[in-house]
Amino acid sequence: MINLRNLDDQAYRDGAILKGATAEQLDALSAAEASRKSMMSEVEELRGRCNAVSKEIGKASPEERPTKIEAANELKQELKVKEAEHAELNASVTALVLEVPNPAHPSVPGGGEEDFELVSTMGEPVPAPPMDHGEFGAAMGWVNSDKGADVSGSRFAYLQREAVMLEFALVQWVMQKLVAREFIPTVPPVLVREQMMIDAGFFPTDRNQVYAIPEDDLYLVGTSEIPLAGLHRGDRLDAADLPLRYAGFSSCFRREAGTYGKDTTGIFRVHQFDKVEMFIWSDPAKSWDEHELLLEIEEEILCELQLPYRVINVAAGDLGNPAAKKYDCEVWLPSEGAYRELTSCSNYTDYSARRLGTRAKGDDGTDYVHTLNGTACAVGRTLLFLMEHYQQSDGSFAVPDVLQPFTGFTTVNAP
RNA sequence: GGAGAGGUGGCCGAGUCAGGUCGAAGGCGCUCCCCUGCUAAGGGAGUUCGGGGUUUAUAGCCUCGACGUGGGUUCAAAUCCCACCCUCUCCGCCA
Repeated sequence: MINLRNLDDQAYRDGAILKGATAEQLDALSAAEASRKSMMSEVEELRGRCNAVSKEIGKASPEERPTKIEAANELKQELKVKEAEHAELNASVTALVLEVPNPAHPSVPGGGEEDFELVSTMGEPVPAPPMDHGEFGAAMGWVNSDKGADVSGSRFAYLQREAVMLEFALVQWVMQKLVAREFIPTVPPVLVREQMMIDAGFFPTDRNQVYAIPEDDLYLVGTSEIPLAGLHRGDRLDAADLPLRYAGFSSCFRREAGTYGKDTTGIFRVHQFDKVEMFIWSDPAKSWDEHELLLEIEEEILCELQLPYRVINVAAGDLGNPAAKKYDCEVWLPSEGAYRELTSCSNYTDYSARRLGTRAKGDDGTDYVHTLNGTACAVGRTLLFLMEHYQQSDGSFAVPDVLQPFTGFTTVNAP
């Protein structure tokens, strides 16, 4: 949710328009807000009179009460009419304001999906190994998609054998890294209420991507970002405690509606996967530093895994409503001969915090905090990239150096 | 799953049966001042949050709202009614 007071600020408007808002839309909202406020004053003035009259009734003698109550009743009818008008104006402002995206940061390129800015490239693209990740995963007995489909449907898989040990190694390695950077390790609930989905900004827009448990009015989260956002919903934090950094590990569930036929190989796109997610509550003045920190961590992980990647600054038109800026880290996928997204990090500025009601009190008063999130490690997808980059010519697998202390083995022979 | 108790300011806790003088007694904590060689003790004052208006101001002033949340009744709700959420106790079940 944007701050309505910023609507007259030209830079703010430009940023919103870059994200796809129209000038007419912003003007309409501005006008709606103005009439809402003036109606609110009228309602409050009237309500004040009602309050005063009621107080007098309390002090009045029994004889004079009936006439006073009569007068109060008239005022009340008048108030009811105004209140209804006010509620209507309120609703229209709310509807309009939810449609307005968080303005893009000045450093974000305009345009759509193809108009990203290439920030950096690390390592070199390499030729495809003998087997793509799908074939390799099946050959090693690491990924069993057939039985996954039998048991749960398409886009479900069993992960087995060394792949499981590699998953735990990745999680452990990444978690230790984050703890060293003062992230609080967290295993959050993965079932949340509808209100949490709304407050985190996933409902109503992404409703069809979410699994529902109607019997209990609960929803399976597609990312631990959601329950992590709930950790300080409605809180008034102490500014001195910021930044608050959390590292959430959870399974993630996504319906992947509308992706039939896309990414059908292996476990690139599945309904259930595990992920370590970073989430930061930041001082508004420092959130851009925190955003760079998230990118730095993501790059460090990719570097140490020795995966060739590039970082892109996602164009404004390709950003979701809440993000003011987003970096994607795309790793070279040899079998496809293309860079594919593995991790990303976004700065939501105060857009999400306003809806969550999370403020921080400091020397300069109380203000909404900024929230940021980023992928530390999407486990299944990371494994998939490792399967291609660490696959040896003889069909064996070499464990990345940094994971060896956690796996207890250094190579896995071909079966 | 069954039965019961309860949710009031930073914390504790009155008020709810008998609606009005209750944004809320009292206490603790905290802040400032006074007093006392130091410390302890004592005396005094202050101390919730949010929206809107005014304003250079996040000061002050005016005003509206908030006693778990949302509705309702009423001239008037912490107090009465309804729904929901949460916490606790006992029984049952359980990794």
